[in-house]
Amino acid sequence: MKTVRVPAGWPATEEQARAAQDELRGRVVLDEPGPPPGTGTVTGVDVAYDDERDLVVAAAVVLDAASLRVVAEATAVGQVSFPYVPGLLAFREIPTVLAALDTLPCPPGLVVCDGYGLAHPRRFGLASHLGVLTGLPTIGVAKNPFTFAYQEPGAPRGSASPLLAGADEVGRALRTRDGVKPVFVSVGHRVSLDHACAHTLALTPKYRLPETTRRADSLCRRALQEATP
DNA sequence: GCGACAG
DNA sequence: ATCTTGTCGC
Repeated sequence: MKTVRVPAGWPATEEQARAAQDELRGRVVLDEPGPPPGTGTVTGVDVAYDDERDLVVAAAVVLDAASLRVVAEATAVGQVSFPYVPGLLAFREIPTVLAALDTLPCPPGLVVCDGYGLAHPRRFGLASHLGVLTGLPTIGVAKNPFTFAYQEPGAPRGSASPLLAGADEVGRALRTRDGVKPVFVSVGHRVSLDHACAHTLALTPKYRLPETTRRADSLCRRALQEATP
């Protein structure tokens, strides 16, 4: 498994991290529809932590978008590069996630992140950040509404309601299973919100969470065990 | 000013 | 995120 160092000049304080967000935020592209759902390839990324050793393991799992079968996998280990601060999650995960993506033997296609994109206090969550750094189309699918407000969507799978920051729709609460708590979808880079939701539904034929994040989650946990004797 | 707060 | 058994249900 590839080992990663924290990049030189990586933000060390919250102030530096926010300044970096401000600098990168202007490069997000929001006016592209993105790849059509159900075609090409879709990649899930996720990380697991070892608080004892301050390690983080990232996994990237590439699926065929039509069959949802695994096409390729990669992992990477690194030193945790930032403390957990709500709103600054990307600075904790991104160096190792980038390394895992780099290790893939094929192009990732659309990248599905475990967290937010536009639905972020500063409108620049993990998915936005990863998209700008890689140029890849990205979306965020989170398990919790963070600080945002929403109306409960209808009970049937496919029902959705706006995720609101004041009057702005920053994402969508999307029901992926009948009568089960919704997931919270937001745009990252080069994908429309409608397409982001369509992709999320295409990735949830059986479970609440997308197959991409389920596969990436289990892979990074396994890899963490093998990396920590 | 104080809490809440993706993973 | 992570600490954690059994249990209910398809």
